[in-house]
This record gives sequence, structure tokens and C-alpha cells, in this order.
Amino acid sequence: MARITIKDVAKSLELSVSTVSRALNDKGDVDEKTREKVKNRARELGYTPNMMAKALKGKTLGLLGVIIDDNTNPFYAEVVKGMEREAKKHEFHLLLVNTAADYEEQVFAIEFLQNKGVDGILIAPVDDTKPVEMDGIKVPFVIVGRHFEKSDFCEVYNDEELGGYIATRHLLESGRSNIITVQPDMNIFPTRGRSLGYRKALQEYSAESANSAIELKSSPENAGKVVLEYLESSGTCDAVFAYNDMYALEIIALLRSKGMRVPEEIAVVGYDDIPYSVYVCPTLTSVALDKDWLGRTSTEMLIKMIKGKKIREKRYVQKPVLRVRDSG
Amino acid sequence: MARITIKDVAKSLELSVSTVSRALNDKGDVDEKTREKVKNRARELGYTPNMMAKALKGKTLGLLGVIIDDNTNPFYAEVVKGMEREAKKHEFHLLLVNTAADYEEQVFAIEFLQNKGVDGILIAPVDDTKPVEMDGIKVPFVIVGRHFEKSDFCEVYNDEELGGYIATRHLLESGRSNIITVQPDMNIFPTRGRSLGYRKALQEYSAESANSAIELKSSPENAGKVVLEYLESSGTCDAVFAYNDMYALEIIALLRSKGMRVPEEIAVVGYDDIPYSVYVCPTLTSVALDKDWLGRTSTEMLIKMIKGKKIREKRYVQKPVLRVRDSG
DNA sequence: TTGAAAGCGGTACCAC
DNA sequence: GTGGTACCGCTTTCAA
Repeated sequence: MARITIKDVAKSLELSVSTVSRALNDKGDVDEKTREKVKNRARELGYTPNMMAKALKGKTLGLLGVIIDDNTNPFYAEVVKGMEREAKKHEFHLLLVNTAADYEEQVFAIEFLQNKGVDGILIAPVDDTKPVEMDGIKVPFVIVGRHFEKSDFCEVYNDEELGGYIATRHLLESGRSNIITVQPDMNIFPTRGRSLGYRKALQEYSAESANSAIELKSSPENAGKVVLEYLESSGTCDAVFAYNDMYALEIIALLRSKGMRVPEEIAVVGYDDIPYSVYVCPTLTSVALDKDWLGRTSTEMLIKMIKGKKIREKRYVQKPVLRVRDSG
Repeated sequence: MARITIKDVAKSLELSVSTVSRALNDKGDVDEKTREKVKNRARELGYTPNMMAKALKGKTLGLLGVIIDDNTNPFYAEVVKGMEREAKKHEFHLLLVNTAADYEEQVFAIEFLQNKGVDGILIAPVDDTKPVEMDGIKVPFVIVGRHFEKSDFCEVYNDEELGGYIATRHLLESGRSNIITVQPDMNIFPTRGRSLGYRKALQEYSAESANSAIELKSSPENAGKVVLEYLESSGTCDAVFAYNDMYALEIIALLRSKGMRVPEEIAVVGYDDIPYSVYVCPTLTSVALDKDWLGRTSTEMLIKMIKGKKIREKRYVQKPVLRVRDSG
């Protein structure tokens, strides 16, 4: 009933534990016959190595900590799936922690994960303005989907400015002139970048439209309400560039419930291109990111770091593309 | 730079490691002053216990293995979120593994997770017909969302038959007479239960409708195609009870793309009530489950088992409710 | 080629 | 109340 240890294998073969250990790990000089015998017996007995004991000896445990806002966010769900697949390839496993974008939670998470003995951490930091945050991390780590301006962390992220730019330019080119944007009230790389791209497109198009830049701040749940309030308080607009698809869906739902037609009266463009964008009504125009790539690439890099391999590129940046559908 | 151990704390205070250990864990007889001193110094030095060493001594590591089909499935995403929150309350963490509903993957997962030293496992088994499967699990475990007929496992699941029943009854009561259902080609508790409920409702309504029971088998991606093929091959129907919302969305999308009107010509009812059901077009009528409850309850039970507490109820069953919207 | 023994960071038993 | 020490399962010198 009790777990089979290396000792049991040794005893049953009248060998020493050291020989068994070497045989099992293909190390040192062990007679080929002995090695075979040991491996067979180990299999017969159903021996499984105790990772904790190994980890205690300074070996890796095969655990990767993942710190994100929320695993139900379809964007992160896809990213995590990519991570999971890549990790599995290298016999690593994922330890998932949600922070709900709360800084304190993140601090705890970093602390806890390291106590659990993770070999590395994949993190989408709550606040990417102060690199100091990452000081608490004593294991290798990779930043996912965020970017610190002044630091040389390993990062895998998206060209957010380009994303904001192509979304806005598309709206301008399809004849919209009063484009507002709704962004969360957080100073993170994605909001900064998307805002920048939005403004850049307006600027480039005409001085006039540049002056009409309006950035509304909101949580995802209130995105629709915020837009509505803006419209009611004399503001006008014929297009909305939403922070992401959740925002876009919320906005479209509320707009339509008030009898406004999307995209005829108001066009809406989202971001992330979540799988549901093709099912909603109207189908959602969105800036598409390869979420699987984000997960895979970051995980691959982290595992390389853990294994002490050379990292050629410390930064991988993805160019988003616009998926034009019916909403704008 | 190196990690602070209990030894460092002991040395810096000129105490023995045993005293420090006892002080830190509030165990045995230790002078209150000593205890205070030790705790303060430990904090100062930034001591963090090495969980691996503890685990090696037979203590729990604080790790829960989670084995599910796919974390991007919104249903599981919500369940996992509930688990994560509950686990965090008790200072436990989640080790996530996707199986893609593949049996071999599940076998590996069970094996790997235990090697990583998880204290327990939360599992939605790929196949819930043969309890033998679970033999490989040597730690406490709880079945989530599935139910083994002949076994006394701890389980948290849904009354699937009731779900299938209320969905179908609703369609019948709103005047539909030719109701088909599309289910995955897997013999798992949810499909068995939903099918049963579907047939029960038809039976109860009229012998005639009972004879019209049609169960199509399909993967989520092909759900639409399968229904279309059925319609084209002379079959007629005015309503579809879909296995879940993903199936429903796929069916609706394809039906509409062929010019059919939902729900006017064909009503569609889904299952799970994923968050996007209110954004799609038409909004989705769906059998609603409390996913958070599933996650919380199963995790709470598992942690109780791990801590050796008495389990009053080995089974928790949830009654679903129908959320009527526009699709049927 | 093989074995004995130290040690990783803790816990717990047993003396003192 | 405190310290010494064996031990958890495994790796890794160092001798034999």
C-alpha cells in the first residue's frame, strides 16, 4: 500500500540505493545488465520517483507558476491552454493563480508559488510600471502580455499600439469620424499602447479628428453604461473602439437594448478576437491575437531558462491583425 | 542570496533547530519569549519554509490536482475559478491538467500529479462507466460533474436528467413537436442523463412524440453540420435540444447561415448557460448550472478529506434551472 | 562497477 | 524548556 521507494527496489535486488539511483537516472558507471535489471524491477514494483525528495536536492520539481487576472477571461483561457500544452511537452505542470487584477493578491501569489517550489513563473503583472514589483521573484520568470519600459525582463507580448492603430484606422477608413474609445482605468501596457495607437490613427487621419479623441474609463461590466452616459450627456459618436471583446459585447448589448443600431448608427470594434465573436450579433470586428502563441512562446522560453539554456531573444513581440466582421 | 533556512535562524539566535521549528509551528513547550524572538528574527531574515522538506516528512504540500477536458471551455473555466477561490481560502493551490477528453492523457495526468506530490485530486473523468479507472489514485479525490453508477466515490454533480427534462418539456410546452437532440458520441454521465431526461419528457407528453425521439451524435464543431444533414436527408424538426451552449451556438450559426430562422422555424435550447449566451443572437435559452458552486463544493470536500475531517455527505447534487431567452 | 555515507530542510522523539 | 539526533527519499561524492 505504501509508496515504493528506491530503497524497496534496492532491497529486492540486493543492491545499494546508490546503484539503483544511478541506474535509474542513466548516470555514472553502471553495468548494463544491472541497469536493465534495476529498470525492470522498478517497473514491476511500480516505483515512481518522489519529486519532493529530488527537489530537496536542488533538482527541479517540474512546476511552473502561472499568475493571471482571471482564468475565465477567454483571452487568458486560451493563453493558459497554450502554456499547458507546451509545459506538458517538457513534463512540466502548471500551478494556476488568479489575482483578479489585485496587487496584493499578486504579491501573495509570488510568495506562495515560490514556497511551493515552482521552478519558474509565468506572469501577467497587475502593474507593469514599476519593475520593483518583480524583486520578490527569486526563480526565473517570463512576463506575458505586458511590457516594462525600463527593464530587461524576458517578455512575450503584443504590439498594442499597432492594434489600437489598425482598429481606429479601419473605422476612419470606413467613414466614421467621431470615434471614442473605452479603456479600463488601469495604467498597464495594453491600455497605454491601445490608447496611443488610437490617437496616432486619429492624428494621422486629420487634425480635426485628432481633436475629437475621447477616452472613457470603465470596468468591463459598466462599459455599456459609460458609453450611454456619454451619448446622453450631449456627446456624439459614430464608432467605439473597445478595450477588448468583453467591453465590446457589453457596449453592443446595451446600445441595442436602447434601440440603437450597430453598426449602422454606431460601429464597435473589439480586441482579442475571442472565439465567441463569430456567434454574437452582429458578429464582432476585432483585433486578433494569437493567444496560443503567447502561451507557447512564453512557456518555451521559461523552460529554457530553467534548464539553463541560452536565451537568444529576451523579447518576443506579436503583430496583431484586424478581423473585420459585421459590427464595424 | 541563498534561501534562508531554519538553520540560519537558529544560528543567528544561538538556538537549536528543533527549538526554532517548534517555535515557528506553535508546537510543544517553548518559552513565550523565545517563541517571540524566533518569529521576529525569522521575519527579519525573510525566512520562508521549504514546503518540499515538509512534504518529505509526510506533511501536505498544499497542492490540488485538477483534471478536466479543457480549460477554455467556459463551463470548466468557471468551475476552475470557483475551485481556485476555495482553495486559496485554505492556502491550497491548483495544478491544472487538460486531457482533451483523452483517456490516455488522463492516465498520465493521474500519475504525474501524484509524483508532483499533490495532496488530492479534483477530476472530471473522461469515462465514468468503469470505476476501475480511479484505482490509480492513491490520494483523496473528488469527482466533479460526473457520476459513477456503482461506486461510493465522493462526487459533486448535476441532475442531468432533470436538465434534459426541463429543456425538452419547455420546448414541448411552447408548441414544438419535432424535437431532436445532439449529443457528443461519448458515454458519460451528462450525455446519458440529458438523453434520459429528453426521452422522459417526450414520453410524458405523448406517445406520438416519444416515437419521434432522434438523438444525433456529434463533436461540438460539427454540431451544425450534423443537424443540417439530418434536415436535408428528409428529416424534419422544429426544435433542437443541444448538448451544451457550444453545440447550440454552432447549430444556430449554421442554421442561420442557411437562411433558417431561429427560433421561428427551429428553436434551439442549450445547456450550461455560459456567460456569452446573453450576447449571442438570438440570446440563448439554456439550462443553467451554478458552476461556481460545483467548483467550491468539490474543493471544500476534498480539502476536508485531506485534513482528515469527517465527510457527512459523499454526494452533492445540483438541480439545474431553465433560463428562457429568445432562441427557444 | 559498486557501496557507504553525507546532506538537502524540516519534524519529532528522547534525553537532559 | 531546550538540544541532539534520526529520518523522510533521493543524489552525489569518495572509497573500496
